[in-house]
Amino acid sequence: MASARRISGPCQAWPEDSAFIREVLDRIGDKWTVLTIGTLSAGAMRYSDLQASIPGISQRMLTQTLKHLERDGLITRTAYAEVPPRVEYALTDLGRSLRDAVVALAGWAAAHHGEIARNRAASELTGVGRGKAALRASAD
Amino acid sequence: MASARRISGPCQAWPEDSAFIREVLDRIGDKWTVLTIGTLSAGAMRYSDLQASIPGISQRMLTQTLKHLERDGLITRTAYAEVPPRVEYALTDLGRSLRDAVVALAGWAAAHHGEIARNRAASELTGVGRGKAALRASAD
DNA sequence: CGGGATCCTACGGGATACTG
DNA sequence: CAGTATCCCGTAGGATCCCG
Repeated sequence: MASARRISGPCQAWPEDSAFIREVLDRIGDKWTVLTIGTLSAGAMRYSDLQASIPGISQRMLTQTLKHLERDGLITRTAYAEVPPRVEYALTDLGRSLRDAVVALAGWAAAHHGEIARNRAASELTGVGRGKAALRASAD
Repeated sequence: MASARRISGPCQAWPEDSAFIREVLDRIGDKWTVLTIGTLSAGAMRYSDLQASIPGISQRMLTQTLKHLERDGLITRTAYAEVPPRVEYALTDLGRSLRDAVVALAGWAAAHHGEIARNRAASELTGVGRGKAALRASAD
């Protein structure tokens, strides 16, 4: 098992400038951005549909997330001058490319979350990665 | 440019169960985890070396990050019974696989951060994605 | 319907001091 | 050296009310 270190390529080099990583993580690391992109993945949707499709999101966060995504050119916002007003949001090509990247990351998560869960459960028994207070608590 | 929509595959389907995505984002979405993994990418290091190599991290956050990574089996912690004490941290195979996944994401960021920056700058002029207060402020 | 403005709270996370 | 414990503050983000 130790010989199967690398699947593709000799060694994935860590980028010298890790600023790019933080840039994308600052965007998708928050609680709602990824869910919003994923929901829009199905096609253009209006504000109220998004709020209904993303369980637990507040309009404050939905509005903010949509604005950030629009600013970065990941989604488009189209307002129709009707009554009642209608606003539709849709992924741009750039947004779709980010979605694809996130899907790839989700692939890693799906492949390894079982292993991670097992490791975490094992640590729970061993006491690894916990403070002494937690150890004392579990001893009570 | 609009014809180059998809690079590989017909359409990256969004995972039905997006729980995996949140799982990995909850891990790498914070401020320090990715930097820690990237630093350990060079090889095993001790606590003080990590603190020196990750500019701006506090021992509180370094300790916490290391504990979480150890719990999930992404890094190993080896304490040598010496004086002065020495503790070394190293990526596991699982940790390396996560690093590779993050490097892939960084690839996306590197490829598109220019476009994003341009979009954001354009929005700055247009007023897209900003509140009316911000528009008024820029008008002063 | 699609938000904007405001209030309030929980928590991430920095600074500092202490311990084995 | 390698942490732990405590204090403290800024901000993400939920709840609520209001407006075009």
